[in-house]
Amino acid sequence: MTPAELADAVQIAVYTAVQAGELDVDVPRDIHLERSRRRDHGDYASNIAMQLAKSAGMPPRELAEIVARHLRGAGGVRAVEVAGPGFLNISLDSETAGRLALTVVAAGPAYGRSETLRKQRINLEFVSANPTGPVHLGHTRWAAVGDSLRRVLEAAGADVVSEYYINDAGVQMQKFAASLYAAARGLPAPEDGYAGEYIADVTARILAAAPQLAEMDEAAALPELLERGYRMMLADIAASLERFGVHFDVWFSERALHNSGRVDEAIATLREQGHVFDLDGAVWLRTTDFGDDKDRVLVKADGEKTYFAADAAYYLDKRSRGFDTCVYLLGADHHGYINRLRALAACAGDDPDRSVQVLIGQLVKLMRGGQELKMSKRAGTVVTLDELVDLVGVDAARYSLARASTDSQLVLDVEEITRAAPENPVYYVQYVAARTASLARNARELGLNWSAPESFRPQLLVDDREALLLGALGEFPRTVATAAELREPHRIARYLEDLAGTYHRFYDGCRILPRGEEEVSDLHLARLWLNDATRTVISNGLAMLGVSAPERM
RNA sequence: GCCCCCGUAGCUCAGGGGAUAGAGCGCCGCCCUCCGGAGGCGGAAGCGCAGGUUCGAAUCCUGCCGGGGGCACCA
Repeated sequence: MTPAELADAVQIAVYTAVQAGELDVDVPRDIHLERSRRRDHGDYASNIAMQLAKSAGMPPRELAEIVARHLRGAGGVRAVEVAGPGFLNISLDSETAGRLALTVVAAGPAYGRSETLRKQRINLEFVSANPTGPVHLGHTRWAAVGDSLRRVLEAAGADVVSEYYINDAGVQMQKFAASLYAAARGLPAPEDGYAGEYIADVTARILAAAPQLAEMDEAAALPELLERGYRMMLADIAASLERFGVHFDVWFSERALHNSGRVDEAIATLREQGHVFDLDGAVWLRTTDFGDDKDRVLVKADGEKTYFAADAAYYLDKRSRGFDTCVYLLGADHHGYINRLRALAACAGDDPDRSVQVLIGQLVKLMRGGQELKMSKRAGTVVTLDELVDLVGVDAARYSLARASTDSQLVLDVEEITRAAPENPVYYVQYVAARTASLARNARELGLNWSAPESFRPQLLVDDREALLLGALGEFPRTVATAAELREPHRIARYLEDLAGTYHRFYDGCRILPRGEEEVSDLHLARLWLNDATRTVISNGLAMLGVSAPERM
């Protein structure tokens, strides 16, 4: 029995009580059930009586007793008790509870997936680092979180396109080219140019293919340096991200927006909507009409279009591709963008509450030996995505970045994550994957055959540790749905850690395989089903985080 | 000055108004005659401060204190 089915049963109990004239309340549409935190509070708890008490004009405990009476007859419910201020503590019978293992195994990779975001077309933009350098640790958090979010949204039934916006049109590209030229000439990096070690590297690679560039004068060399450097960086970025398990469906070029005239078109469109005005030789968007602090310039007095103008065109392009919602995952240093992006959508005639969702994540703070490590290309303290993966591997890197809420300003100690790999909670979770796989292997070697559903006797799973494990497995679908709805993939990781602990305690207290000369019993087989169900959930959950579920460790 | 995020155990972090606030790491003490000890059990240890809303607040509201980030005709 799933929590959702039990919630229906509670709802029916309220309904029948109302029909019988024992209660005078509107039957709530959604009944929220939570897992009881303590074993003596049953399997599930409902606070429905406390919530309805006021409108029913009845003390919560009295109301709870009425609902409990009607619920006791429901199929699968073993006991209902009224406790504390009016909680309904519900226990399932073991057969009904145990059947969940069958449900999970039968669903396989589909267990946890749902239709809660069905038909929602979501554009998910993240990372979007400038193509002037490698992906560094500052971007990596968004790579891990964004890609996991994409997987979680898809699991909830949404139609997601992940997208990387390439800022290949601004002055930073000129500075990048100038930095390459300086390196080619053996000169120090220009003021406010790029000075990281990778510049020398990229330059060397370019010169290997086109040595003549070192001999050309600056004006002639720059355009080609820019193009070659840009292509190289973009390829490096894509390769780093793919290696990290992060895939983008669309790589969207800002330059293409300008070249195709879509920026001009966007400005014209916004002008038609009546929110564009001219002042001091510049063209403005009156974003203050929609909650922005100040109006924004689209075209500067010198005729150059601003970055914001390209943003406007980009937004309109996304909307023309039919997305219901454009999600932007941005760092805290961009929080000022929220209002202008929303205002932009409003200026375009959209409802920003529906069409724009900006997720602001706090910046990762890097420590080394108790000292904060400022990310500075000049100081050579940049840690790249590739370096991080070299040090700890994809699984540990992704997991440690994805398990924290993006609201938290995560502190990572470079030496810590480098040195003490086994301390990462990812291994605690992965160990369950390996352990469950190992048990199934051993069972097969012993000649056990538990694959036929008829051989599964769920009513034998009566131990508390089995009940707790079944309960935890039952929470997975709504954990996924909640993570998708709130755009909080870290909930998956936390859930898995909890499940892992619950499984380890089951393993510790409940012998799964027959020992020695012991005969195979139905209980062994039932526990193997539970073992399989756990492996299914652990591996489905890890997949949503882009982390492997190893058969052996 | 204004705006956003945060303040929970020694550390890194969970905790969508619910009953006795959790995990990992670290520390102390236990558990290998049999499924993988990368595990389990026990212990010490915590919601920044002050008000408010509520039957009930770590959670919602206000103020204060502390930390981070942002307030361009830059990209």
